[in-house]
Amino acid sequence: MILKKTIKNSPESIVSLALTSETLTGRSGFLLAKAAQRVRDTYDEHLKTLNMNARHAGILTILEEKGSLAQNELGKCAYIDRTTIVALIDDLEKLGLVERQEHPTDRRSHVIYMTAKGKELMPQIGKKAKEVEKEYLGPLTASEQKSLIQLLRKLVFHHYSMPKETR
Amino acid sequence: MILKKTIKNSPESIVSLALTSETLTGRSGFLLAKAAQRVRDTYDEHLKTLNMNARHAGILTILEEKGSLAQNELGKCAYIDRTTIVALIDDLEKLGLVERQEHPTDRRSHVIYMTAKGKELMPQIGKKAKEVEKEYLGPLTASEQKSLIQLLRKLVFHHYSMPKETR
DNA sequence: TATTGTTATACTCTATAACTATA
DNA sequence: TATAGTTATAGAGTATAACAATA
Repeated sequence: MILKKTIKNSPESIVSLALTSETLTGRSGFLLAKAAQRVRDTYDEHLKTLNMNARHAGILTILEEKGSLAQNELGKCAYIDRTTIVALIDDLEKLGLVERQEHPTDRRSHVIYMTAKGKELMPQIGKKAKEVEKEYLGPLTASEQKSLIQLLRKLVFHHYSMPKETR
Repeated sequence: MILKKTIKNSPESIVSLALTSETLTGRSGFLLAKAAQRVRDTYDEHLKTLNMNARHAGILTILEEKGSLAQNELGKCAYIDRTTIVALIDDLEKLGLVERQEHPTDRRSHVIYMTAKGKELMPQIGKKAKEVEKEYLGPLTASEQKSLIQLLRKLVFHHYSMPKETR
């Protein structure tokens, strides 16, 4: 990536450059923050018509894949804190897409299961996710897309596999 | 990546699986969100001793690379909204690392320049950034790290090169 | 003692609306 | 009319502390 630089010689040392920092755009911290922000926007935009956001869709996707799960297991699957997931399940319950059930053996725990309405909606959610992925990853070739996913998976699995204290 | 699945046959259809969703971890939306969250935590942790966070360090890095910039140019460089960057510059000014100056030709504009104290601090910030990048990208080989950065750059450049309306 | 779900609370990051002063 | 900086404000996402119920 070659960036055009037009340096104006100014006594005030104000220079006019391409509005991009080579250093910053070489750091994963900056790139991941900006990439995540934009892909989330895209997800939210596409899911707005279903009255949900990317995290709601993610929870439903886990339930579809794994079947009913305890609320804490669902949180671990989504890498979402137990205090954070409460409101998300609340939202999905209000939409009539999931319901909390008593856990058969642990009375502290809630089992989250998908309602018929939720199951009916899954094809639409899957379709939206596919659209977003296609749109967002569009600038990359198919092979590059695959590479990116694999590299990110490797990173995420590694950093979420250890307890917070030893990170 | 092969995940071990231990499916318990339970009449309540509660299954015990590896707490990872194949579907979700195949989507850039999920992976980028989680990767960004963790790398930001790592940056913040390392920069805490300098009383700043990842975004402050990013702004200083841009100033070091490009010299003094108008506040709006700085925001564009960092992909940060003009209403958001105000407080960040305030913070850096309070730390005595940058100062707002009058723009020589446009009286609406502020030029942000680094103070001597700020310039002195840059080696430390650069060192911290290198440490974080090394630590965070550690699970990847050198070649993989390079690939990831290149792929993310391509994505970010593409998605931030067009105006918001046509995204 | 530890864990599950919950609430209250707070902090970070972001952006819209509206204002002022300029251009 | 448009732009630069600013403030007020609000929203999304996250997590800590503390509690009740239960293991």
